[in-house]
Amino acid sequence: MAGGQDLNERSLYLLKTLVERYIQDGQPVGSRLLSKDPNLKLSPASIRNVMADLEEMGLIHSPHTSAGRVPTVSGYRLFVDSLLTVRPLASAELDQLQASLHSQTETATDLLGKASKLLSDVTKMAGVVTLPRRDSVSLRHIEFLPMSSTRILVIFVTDTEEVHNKIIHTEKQFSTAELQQAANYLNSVFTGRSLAKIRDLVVKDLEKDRHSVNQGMIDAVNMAQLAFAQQPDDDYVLSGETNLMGFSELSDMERLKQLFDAFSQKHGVIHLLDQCLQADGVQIFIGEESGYSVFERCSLVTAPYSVNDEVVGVLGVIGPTRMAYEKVIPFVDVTAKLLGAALNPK
Amino acid sequence: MAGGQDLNERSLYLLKTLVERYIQDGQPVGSRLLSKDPNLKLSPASIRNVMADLEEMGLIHSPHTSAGRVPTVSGYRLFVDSLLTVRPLASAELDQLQASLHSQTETATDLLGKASKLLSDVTKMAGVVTLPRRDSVSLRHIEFLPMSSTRILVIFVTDTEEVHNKIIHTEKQFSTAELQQAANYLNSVFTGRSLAKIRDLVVKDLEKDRHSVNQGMIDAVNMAQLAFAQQPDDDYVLSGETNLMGFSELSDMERLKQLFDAFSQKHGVIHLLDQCLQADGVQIFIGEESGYSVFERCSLVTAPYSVNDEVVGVLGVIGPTRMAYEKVIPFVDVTAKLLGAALNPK
DNA sequence: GTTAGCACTCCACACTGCCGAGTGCCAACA
DNA sequence: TGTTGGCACTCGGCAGTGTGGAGTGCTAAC
Repeated sequence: MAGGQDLNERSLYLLKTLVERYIQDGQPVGSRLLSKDPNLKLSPASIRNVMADLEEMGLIHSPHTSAGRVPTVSGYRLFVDSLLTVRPLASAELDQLQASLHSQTETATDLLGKASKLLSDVTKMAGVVTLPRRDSVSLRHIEFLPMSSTRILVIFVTDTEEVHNKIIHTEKQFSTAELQQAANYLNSVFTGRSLAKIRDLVVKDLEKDRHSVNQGMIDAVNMAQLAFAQQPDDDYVLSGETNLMGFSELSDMERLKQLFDAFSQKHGVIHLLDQCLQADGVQIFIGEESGYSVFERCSLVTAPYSVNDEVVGVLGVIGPTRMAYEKVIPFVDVTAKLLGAALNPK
Repeated sequence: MAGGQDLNERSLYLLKTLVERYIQDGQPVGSRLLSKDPNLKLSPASIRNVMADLEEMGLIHSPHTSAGRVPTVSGYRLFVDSLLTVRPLASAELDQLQASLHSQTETATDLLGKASKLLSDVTKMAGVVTLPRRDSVSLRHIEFLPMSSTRILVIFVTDTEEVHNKIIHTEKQFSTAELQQAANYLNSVFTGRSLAKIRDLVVKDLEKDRHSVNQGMIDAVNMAQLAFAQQPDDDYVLSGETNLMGFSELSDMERLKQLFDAFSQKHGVIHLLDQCLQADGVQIFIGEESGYSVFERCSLVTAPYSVNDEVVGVLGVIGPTRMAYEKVIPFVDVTAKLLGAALNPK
């Protein structure tokens, strides 16, 4: 985006301190206050002139005549993109994070929960972690258990150590031994392959095996098809939503309800987070940029996380637009890396 | 509790209509309004006399001098215990409920979620369902999968068709075959027994087997001990929390935050719900009766649900004290029965 | 025991005046 | 030409005020 170009150093510095100041106290900041900045040796009047320019460019705006100025979304954007001085984590903090995310005792699912909680605890905002994309993870083990005559419980484990289960229905009634055989077959053929790949193979196998002599294999592949049927990735772990209730900018009950509703509906949020899968680092949505009206007064700072060098999910922090980006950004970045590391197969 | 005794029919009827009225409009109800009740042929002045009595007994109370009266907790309690005319569900409604809870395609976990959602959707309040108590359910199948050298993923399925998994650590390193054998042994010995029973047996077996020749069995039992180690039942499925944000009596943000915090902490709520396990039908906590200050302005209507004639969990509805008890009570009752039925092994 | 009447209390709401903060504009200055 | 002080102006927030309505408690009469 242009915008930055037309501005001289001074205006930019002014914008920067204005935004920082506003993030700090949450009050519209006026010319008098800014004139006290030691690096900005200007009278309030001059500052007002600069501010008028900034306002004309849509970077800041006055809630009403006699209030100070507040950054607009574009203002925040410019700030975040070019003005921000991120402060990397102290190594002590980093060690602490690493310690809390690197535990041998836990399943992947627990780990995701922990990461989410960590995000919210540290930032005092809401933390979110999407479950690893099912397509990218690979199969480690599959198992069939008969429940009732034609209902079969499928349990499968991925290389991220997540355990999935679902009930499938079959026309034919299978014995425990037959199911065992089917599982053995699938385990021998598909272990280590990604679920997406398996779906491909299954379709091909069905073509090929149609006239095969081995009915057991056909059955097995049929069951695999049911088990791995495409399912939208529509889940995430959210923590610390309640932290959001403390922010005055979100204190409108109607709005807040809509936001929390969006959290429990999930699909909107997931859609938003999916957009961050491609980004190769921290990605930020400020206010209405997200395109979802419920996030109008929120910002979302995300980073993708990877297992085996492949991006499988996204984590992030949701909070009011007025948040301490300079701390949140490096923190989200690091957390994503640590989570990825913790999830890597040992 | 006494209280009802000292009151004549008329006062009770007056209390009843007052509570009904208040539940309906949420406004303090005054003598004028009550005098219009066709069954209560009294002038406002007389009604005021009766109300003064009721107030003296702590059943109703005036928010301020010139407002009408509002039921107190004791007032609600008397109303719910002796005055309420519950309205049983229409059979059409019942069929509909049955339909939504009786599905073959789902795992138990999905079913609990569905029940919770049902509770919240129908009542427009929050629905909660505790997971079946692990102790009472019995084992259907257990399985060990090696993850890394000494980390083993244990997967076990209960007769409620719930799939549990956890990571255990062992000193010794086991081969896949050894793990398979251990699982086979445990499955043959323990299938169909309750987890509590299994824990008992495991301890005894360890005593007995200490000098056994068969190391494999010892290992198996050891692993079983790790897998079934006592864990507090501390989980439930909550739905429709956001519905609570619409109620004016809960619209204080500070309070609401505390309530939602309690929901995510879980243990307080679980403790409360556990108290309802013994009750042999619908149990109600009104306002501060629960003993938890976060529920000061809430009521909780619960009913235990059973599998195989044994109570394994509790479900209920959380809403403002001012709720339509006459509808909620039978609905919660029926839902508990339907959920129990749906969970019964087929 | 029931009722009408009456004085009283209190909330809700609208209106007022006032203060402080911050602005935009202009004229003077370097 | 850019910077500055001065000044009139605007607006939100707050405290104080007055009014109307709702509902009460009390008392005296039925």
